Amino acid sequence: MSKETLLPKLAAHVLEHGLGGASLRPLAKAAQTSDRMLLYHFGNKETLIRELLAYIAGVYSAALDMALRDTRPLTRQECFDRVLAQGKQPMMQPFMVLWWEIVAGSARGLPGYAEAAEEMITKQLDWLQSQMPEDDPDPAGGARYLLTLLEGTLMLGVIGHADTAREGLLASNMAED
Amino acid sequence: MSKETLLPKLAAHVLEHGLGGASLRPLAKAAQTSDRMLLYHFGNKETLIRELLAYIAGVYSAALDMALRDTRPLTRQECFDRVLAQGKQPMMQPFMVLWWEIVAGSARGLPGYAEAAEEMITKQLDWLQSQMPEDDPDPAGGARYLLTLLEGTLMLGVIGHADTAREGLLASNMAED
DNA sequence: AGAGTCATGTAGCAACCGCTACATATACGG
DNA sequence: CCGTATATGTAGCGGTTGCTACATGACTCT
Repeated sequence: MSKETLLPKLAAHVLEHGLGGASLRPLAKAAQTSDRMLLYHFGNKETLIRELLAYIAGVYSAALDMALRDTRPLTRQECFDRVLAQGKQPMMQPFMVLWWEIVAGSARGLPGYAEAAEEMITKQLDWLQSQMPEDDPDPAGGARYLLTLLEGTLMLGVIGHADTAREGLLASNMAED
Repeated sequence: MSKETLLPKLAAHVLEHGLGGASLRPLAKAAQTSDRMLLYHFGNKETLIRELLAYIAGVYSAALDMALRDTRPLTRQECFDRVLAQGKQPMMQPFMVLWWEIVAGSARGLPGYAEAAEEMITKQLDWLQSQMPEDDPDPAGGARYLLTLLEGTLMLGVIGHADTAREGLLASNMAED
């Protein structure tokens, strides 16, 4: 069994159980191998995690690409609502939970985390920019503004303050209701 | 040595080394005790972490209170800039790094994390609201909006995308330059 | 003074951690 | 057919994990 066949199973395990407590033997069992073989393929745990994070970032990118709509939104607000709804889809939930773990690891300087965060947020920004209204006066700046607002909203949602974010967006005429 | 004298030292250790890898023996050494005594006082590790998070949330609140300015800002932009500058202070850095770990733990449902996140973000919102311009037409909604934008900005900053956030704020006339 | 409660040290347990040494099976090129 | 590279299993090492059993000092109440 090669790296390429291992990585999807490892990613599935990490998406379900998180990165923090991930240790070799459970990872190996999830991938139907042994810790011995994981180290044989990846050398050590650090590079395993590094390659796994890179792989997961790639999967995330692909998922975003698949979610591209054919119709462009007409307003920034509609654009924001769409991408927020996208982030709230059940399919995206494991990515969301893992995302904050990647952010935390990046903040603490864990190896490989910053690179994965960079790739994922860049992809998200590209995707958001491609979803901006066609007649937007400043798609690049607007996408960055919406991304900032979006990530703040997602974070507040994840700690149970979704209401706070919604009220804030309402006050700025950015919410859906 | 009682809980009350232990908690500050435990908090210092966790602020420096993070929550994820925190185990009893290093924690005990940092607090000049033994793992045996930590369990004697707290019962088990889970409630230790829970009480430690509650304590840290309290310390964070106190730090925010100390940072209150006597002069109110004149605009929302000035308000935002102030609180962002506050978050970037070196004194606040360990809290910032720990904050994302708390968010991640909250997202994954770890015990005690959601409560700490709730307390810290509520405090931040209160503080932000108290710092809103006096003549603001909607201080409550505005504070919530600024909080959302602020947290998005801080997150992007922590993963090395501070530029992205700044350009986004520029495009929304919220940046300082 | 004796009894009991609180605080603390010592020692250890079973499980898990990342990782390695060693043997072996299989496959392929000479 | 033989040697060599690749892939895999078994066993184990030294260290860490959360937690517990047991003893013992110190102090307090009667």
